[in-house]
Amino acid sequence: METTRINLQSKSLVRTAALAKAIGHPVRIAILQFLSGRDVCICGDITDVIPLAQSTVSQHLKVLKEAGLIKGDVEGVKTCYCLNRDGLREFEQLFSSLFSELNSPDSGNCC
Amino acid sequence: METTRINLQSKSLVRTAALAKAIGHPVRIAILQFLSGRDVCICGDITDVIPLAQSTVSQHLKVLKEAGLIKGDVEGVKTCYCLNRDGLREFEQLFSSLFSELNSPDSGNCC
DNA sequence: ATAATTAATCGTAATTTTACGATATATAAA
DNA sequence: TTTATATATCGTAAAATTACGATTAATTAT
Repeated sequence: METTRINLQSKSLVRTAALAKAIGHPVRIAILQFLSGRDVCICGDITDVIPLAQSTVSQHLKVLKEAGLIKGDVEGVKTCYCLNRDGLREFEQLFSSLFSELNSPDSGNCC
Repeated sequence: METTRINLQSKSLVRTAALAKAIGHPVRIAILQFLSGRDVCICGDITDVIPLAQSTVSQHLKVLKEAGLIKGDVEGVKTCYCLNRDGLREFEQLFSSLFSELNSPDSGNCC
């Protein structure tokens, strides 16, 4: 048969999956959307609009930050969160290349 | 303050998150890529190229199928899996509108 | 100096995910 | 009919996720 095993450790594979996982929750997408709708860095207002405990929102923010999708700057007693443009760009690129791969003409359509 | 609570049950929000979650694992992305690289419907060859137990691969296939990203047709003793074009299109659309939302000009870039 | 405020972190419980081997089921081959 | 094959499902264990309230740490206000 001689089928080559797939390398599950491929950099872009792992990174794409991690980014997808990071936005794989309604609350986290909502946070990104909320941040995008502001031209000023908002901070803990996020907690006000998300109907969850402060600690839970903080956890979701951490996930987004660790995935590189948002940035957070401490400003006094508050923390200023905003979108991470670089992370979003990377995300968009990885996804568009994934989609173009999945849409390649040699992809069958038998079912 | 008068801040409007975010509706976390929004159809597209929930659906986008579910799709993202479905591809939020390297194995599942690898399966999609493998399926796209074939012009014939392959079946259990997936199990051969993924270095995981058959039952585990089957579970991942189920996740992808339930998310509407692949289709599976039983053909005799084998099962023929292939990409679900409609699901992928939907995915692409939801993601592109999410990205354009996140890239809107009024989105701040203060950090 | 003390009190109030913001937000992260801790501890915890409930649920979900991921992986495995074993088993069941259904078809095809002998 | 019996045997082999492919694949789904079951049972289970370990780990991760999600949510919460309580606490802590840091800063600002009194």
